[in-house]
Amino acid sequence: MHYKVKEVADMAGISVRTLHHYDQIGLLVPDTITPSGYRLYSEQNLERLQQILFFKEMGFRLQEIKHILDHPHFDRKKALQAHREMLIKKKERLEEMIKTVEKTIQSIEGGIQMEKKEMFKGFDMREIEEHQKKYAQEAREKYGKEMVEKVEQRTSTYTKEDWATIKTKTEEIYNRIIARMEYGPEDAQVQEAVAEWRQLITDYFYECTLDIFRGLGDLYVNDERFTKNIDQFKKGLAAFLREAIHVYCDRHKSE
Amino acid sequence: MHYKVKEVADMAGISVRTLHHYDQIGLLVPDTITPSGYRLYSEQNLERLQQILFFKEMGFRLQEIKHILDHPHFDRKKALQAHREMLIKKKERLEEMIKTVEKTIQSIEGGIQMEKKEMFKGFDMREIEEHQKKYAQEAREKYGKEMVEKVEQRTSTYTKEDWATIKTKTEEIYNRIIARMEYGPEDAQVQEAVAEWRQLITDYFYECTLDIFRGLGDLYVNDERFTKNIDQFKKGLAAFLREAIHVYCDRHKSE
DNA sequence: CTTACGCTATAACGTAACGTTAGAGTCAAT
DNA sequence: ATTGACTCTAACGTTACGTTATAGCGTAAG
Repeated sequence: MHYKVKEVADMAGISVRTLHHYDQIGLLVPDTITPSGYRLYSEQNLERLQQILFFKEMGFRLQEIKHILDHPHFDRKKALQAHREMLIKKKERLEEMIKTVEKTIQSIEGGIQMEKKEMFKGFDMREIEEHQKKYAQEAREKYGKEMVEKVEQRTSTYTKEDWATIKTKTEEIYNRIIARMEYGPEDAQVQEAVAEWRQLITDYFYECTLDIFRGLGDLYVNDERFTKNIDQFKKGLAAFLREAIHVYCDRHKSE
Repeated sequence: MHYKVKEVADMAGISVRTLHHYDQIGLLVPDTITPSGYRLYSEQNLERLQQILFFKEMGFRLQEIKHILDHPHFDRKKALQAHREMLIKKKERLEEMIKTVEKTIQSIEGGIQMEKKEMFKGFDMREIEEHQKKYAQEAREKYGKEMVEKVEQRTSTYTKEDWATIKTKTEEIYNRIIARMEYGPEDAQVQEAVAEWRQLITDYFYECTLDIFRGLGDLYVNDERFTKNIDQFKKGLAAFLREAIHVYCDRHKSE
């Protein structure tokens, strides 16, 4: 009895292409080829295929399998023992990788906690989160609580590096504003920086609508923790920021 | 400060080609390119390379690494967790492979023992080994003990299939001889079969010199275990074989 | 200034084991 | 004769580079 490619493929649970491939590399050459070029596989072919699939399952490469099957003299036991060593080494490597990944995950988790505390030195971005939470009590009716959850979900995954990036970017924006304070809150470069500030909040925390943004500006003056932090950079910056944000929001009212 | 490819490669312990590749796929694009096309890497580039190598060590693919590094928003923790799952599955798969390979090794070892016993039904090839051992006591002085050890070392790794092959081939040769017994031991086809028989012994057991071969022929008649076994195929075959082997050995004396 | 040596560049094939089209022929039933 | 299921070969795509091959660049020594 002879079988055609698809029959064999279905029996063995492999693809036709695989059989073509095995034929190509001489690993499993069909018993017969019809005049029209069809491959016909014999029972013996099927047995050999069994063997092939076994060794493949064991992780041998096709060339190795070919060698093992084509040379009955070949020492299968030694081949299997050597293969076993390889598998064990691979396993050990994987185990180390797993350990390191787990450590990294932990350090990310720990890092976030640490960072949130360390951040108090200098500028603390967490307060924006706080504002968000406070504001959220009012905003909850407007936007639903999904937004609040989104912020927490989002920031909870940030790494040390993320926080550092945020800090750096923020400081850069602040410095640009400070450099233009003398030109007043309407100054084009100040307004540009304000726009970037809003974008940064949107990028890293929550969609900073005009309403929210304006509220944040007020907070800089009304909440002394904010005022203190911001005025560290430059006396009067908090108040200036509030004005600049108001200008910005007035100009973008139509949004 | 900027570094050229080889400098970076040596620092990081990777190849220049690797850096070219990372540039090609946009994973690590050098900070500067000189007018003559030289790649110049900045400190920032080096930092990114560190990250790349870390994730690579962890088994991430380059495209994944690119995604992780290019999108700070990307949830590294989740990526690591998902990756961890993958690694664990891979590890488990490897563990199963190792188990199966070990079982297979054991079954080969066991199979040889079983086979040696099962072989008593029908024709027992082990007796050739025995002969070899007996003969070895005399031959030891001639050839040293390495030969004896070789036989044992060789046959100890044979699988069930190997023994079955040997059995089949032997029986085929015997049958061809039986078919020509009426033409006497000098018959060309008989002599051809005898030559193949000697070759088979050489292939599967030990280098069957003329001296040994002649001794083996005598054994077929002198040792009743052999006589019994061989005469199972056909009455008088053992004696006929002895004659045929003697003819063969006389004809090949010059070797 | 020229030569030489070491470094750098691009281009392109090779690797493992098939997956995936694409275009064309085959077989058996209607 | 047509259709639908199946088959064929050919060739590119995938992953992360290694490995030539050919040619230009840069700097120190003669």
